[in-house]
Amino acid sequence: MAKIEMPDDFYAQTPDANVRATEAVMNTIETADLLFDRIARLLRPLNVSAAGGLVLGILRDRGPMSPSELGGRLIVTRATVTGVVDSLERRGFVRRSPNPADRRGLVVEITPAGLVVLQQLRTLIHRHEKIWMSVLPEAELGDYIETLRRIQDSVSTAADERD
Amino acid sequence: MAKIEMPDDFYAQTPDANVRATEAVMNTIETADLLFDRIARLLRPLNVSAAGGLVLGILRDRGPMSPSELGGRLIVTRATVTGVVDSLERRGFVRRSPNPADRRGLVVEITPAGLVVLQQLRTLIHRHEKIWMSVLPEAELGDYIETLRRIQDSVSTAADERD
DNA sequence: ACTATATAGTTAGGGCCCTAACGACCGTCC
DNA sequence: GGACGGTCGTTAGGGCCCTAACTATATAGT
Repeated sequence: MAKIEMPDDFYAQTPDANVRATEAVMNTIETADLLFDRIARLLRPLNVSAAGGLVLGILRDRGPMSPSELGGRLIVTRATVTGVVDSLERRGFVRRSPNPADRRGLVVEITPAGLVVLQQLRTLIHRHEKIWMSVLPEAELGDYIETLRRIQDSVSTAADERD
Repeated sequence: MAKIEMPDDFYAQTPDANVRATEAVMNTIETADLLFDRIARLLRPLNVSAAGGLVLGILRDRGPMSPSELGGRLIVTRATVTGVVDSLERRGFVRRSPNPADRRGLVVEITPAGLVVLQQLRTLIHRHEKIWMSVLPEAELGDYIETLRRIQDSVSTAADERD
């Protein structure tokens, strides 16, 4: 995810330029990037990456599953899951076993050590999320979440039409 | 930037859990990720990465500058700039020359080929940004941008207090 | 002058993400 | 029971991002 700088004259350079739309897109990416970076820094002392933390959470909440299913939930390719699980396995937070029902497949499950680190991770992140969002009144927070949902729908839909 | 899945019972797992705050953070990252991914796909046929496109834009709008300054504007480390500029230079979109005023430094500038690809890139992206954001009424778009700014301020400030 | 400190750009090493291609295996249809 | 199309996980190769360390050069202070 790239960091952003908005040149003063970024707009009005093309027929379709729209200041507010560009600003919204850029700011969204910029804000997410800031949040993601903070989260990654908070997790570093725990020896987990942000992606690894998500995987641990899914495994704890949904139980053991195949790398493919994990990829589906993370919205990430199977190839990417291979790498993240490799890393978690090296640290002993996760275990891979063959799937008796399908000899092509594997089953990934969280270990006791993984459960411990997951609890620490969630405590830490939830505390900070609360602080970060405390500048927004309850109503505004709700509107914000709703707007994000509408943007997601819009982008997903637009992508379906070939262009 | 990781993709997100929100487990049904992600909340109330820690003393400080706050559903709305978590949801806002997750959704922000998720939305940005979606946008970033679409942009990267749009740019692929042009043979430019999203980061590369940003660099070209900065160089065109602000003129030639050192890799360090470029890093400052992108909010990225010098080491990262080395890689992005390497890639842009391989494609002929950018040129590195020694800085006569400081023998440690370099000056990066955009080439004619870079200008061509930049114009195509902006036309393409601006058209899509407009479409993506067209679901939001003008007032809501303004509120959204304002909320993003407040979150950024909040996160930046919170980070300054040691924790 | 000379040394101590700071800065420029690079490299090395690690993480995450993607696409493409591969071997192994599944299931189905003839 | 064999052939085929689909899926599983992995690897190879490319891109971006970071931190730490290194070389070369600049500059401030003695």
